[in-house]
Amino acid sequence: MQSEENKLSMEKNKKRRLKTPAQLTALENFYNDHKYLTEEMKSELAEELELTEKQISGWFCHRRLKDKKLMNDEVGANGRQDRSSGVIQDRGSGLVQDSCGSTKHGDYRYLDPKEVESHGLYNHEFSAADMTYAQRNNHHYAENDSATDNTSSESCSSLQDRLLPQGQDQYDMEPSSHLMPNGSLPPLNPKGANNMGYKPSGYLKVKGEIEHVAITAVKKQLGNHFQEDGPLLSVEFDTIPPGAFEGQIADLANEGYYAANPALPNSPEVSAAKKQSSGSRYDSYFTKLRSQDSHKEGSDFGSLHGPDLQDKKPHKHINQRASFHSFTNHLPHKNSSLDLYVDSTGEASAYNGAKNHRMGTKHGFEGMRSDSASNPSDHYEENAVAVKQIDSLLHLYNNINLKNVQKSEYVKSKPSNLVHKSQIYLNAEEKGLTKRMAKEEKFNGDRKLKKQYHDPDGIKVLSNEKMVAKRAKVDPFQQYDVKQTPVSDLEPRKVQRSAAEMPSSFSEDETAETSSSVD
DNA sequence: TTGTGTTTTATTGCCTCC
DNA sequence: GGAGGCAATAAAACACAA
Repeated sequence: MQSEENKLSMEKNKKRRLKTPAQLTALENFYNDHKYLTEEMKSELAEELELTEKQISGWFCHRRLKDKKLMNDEVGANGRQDRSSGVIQDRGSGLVQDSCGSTKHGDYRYLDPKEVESHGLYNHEFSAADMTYAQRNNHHYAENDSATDNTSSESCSSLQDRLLPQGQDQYDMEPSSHLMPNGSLPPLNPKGANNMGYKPSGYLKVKGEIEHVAITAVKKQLGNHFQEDGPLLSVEFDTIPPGAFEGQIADLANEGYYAANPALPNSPEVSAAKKQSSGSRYDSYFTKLRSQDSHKEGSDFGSLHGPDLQDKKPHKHINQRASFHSFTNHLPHKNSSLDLYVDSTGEASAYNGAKNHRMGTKHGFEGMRSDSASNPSDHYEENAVAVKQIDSLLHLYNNINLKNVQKSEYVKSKPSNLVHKSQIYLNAEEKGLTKRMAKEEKFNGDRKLKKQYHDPDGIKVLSNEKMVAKRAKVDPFQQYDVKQTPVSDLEPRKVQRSAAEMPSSFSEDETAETSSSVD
């Protein structure tokens, strides 16, 4: 009833209406895992969010455009300086650079530009860093490649089991076989996806090929250090003296692709990977990260890498990765739906690292503050309700995921890039992040101070609670009356971008996932 | 307070695929 | 031809500096 009324009123009111924070959060999180909606998803989302399907479609459409636009911006801003590992770049991009520097579709003529673009490769954007991460998580990727766009490692495991023999990673099985005799990478050939008896069609086919090449490229660059049947990057290195790479780190702060740059064999990323590669260290690393968390932004990295950068680059790296897991977690011992709101900075945000950085600052805190000042109780109600709404949406989301897994037709027919694309975007935006850091610095400092003030013990609390805490600072005597309110009744966002764009910390999902892969 | 720039939302047209 | 997606555009909402 109310939903219908809302929709009617919305249609009557031609004036554009801003989505509520809860709606945006739900949309963002859903978008993180599903760039493209099925009819079912759309209708359910529309119902849950009390929006029209048209609005849902439109939002996702624009969201994709936004991603793409950000992508283009970051690529343009970073120029081609990060393309030192050209083979990877060009392979990944699907574009081949000829001797004159012009680009053309070479061996990738099989690729549908549209599909390539939707992978975030349209603008030559397939960084080594992306691929490094892809390689680290190729198990995860394989799931997506082989089964569904459902990013849940749990929900798609059955499909994966069916499609991949004994949980083997199709790309890890014979990585060297992907290399040409001269060590170069073979051209993309969709037909190559047949090796495992599983032949993804259309989108998934292309996707698999791209990742396939990407992963292979990284493995190639890792050379002998990569162990096919062992933990990722399972190489024992000599202990690196403290501060040995601080100089490099400083330089690399402005580079997003160094991870797989052969010119930097001792790059901090590699050393970090080394640490992460061995199970115990890796586990302890992220266990530490988890426990000390999410609130002490970057502080834990200080002991690992160096003072300032850890606060930014590595942490952002981690944060961004984690975000799209926030809605994909189906393991009971892992993140709850409420964890969706928890992030390392105290702001709620989604996948958009670079932009979120700004948004989280502006909207997440200051917007919140001003909002609180104006109407604190409303704000609390809004967020309290938002938590419930998100929780509710989580169920919706899980249901949809489950349905998707069960719907093999959907898997076959529906193109989806999902995590892969998210990953690409995340890393691309991450690169741009460094450019904005200076501008954001003062905000961050301010924010951190305030955070510490409100959360001195680093106790994991909902950002909503933090919102309350922040507001409480403004109005410490306010009593809150939490009432259940329909999403559509929520006050239009004042912190519209905050909840949807959390620079999250490493998700437990990923941690566990990686750990399990090590095991 | 106001002007300006940015972001978000809505609309429309075109294209591709089935 | 319909559905879905992308791109361009306009306009509202918002943020921010002067």
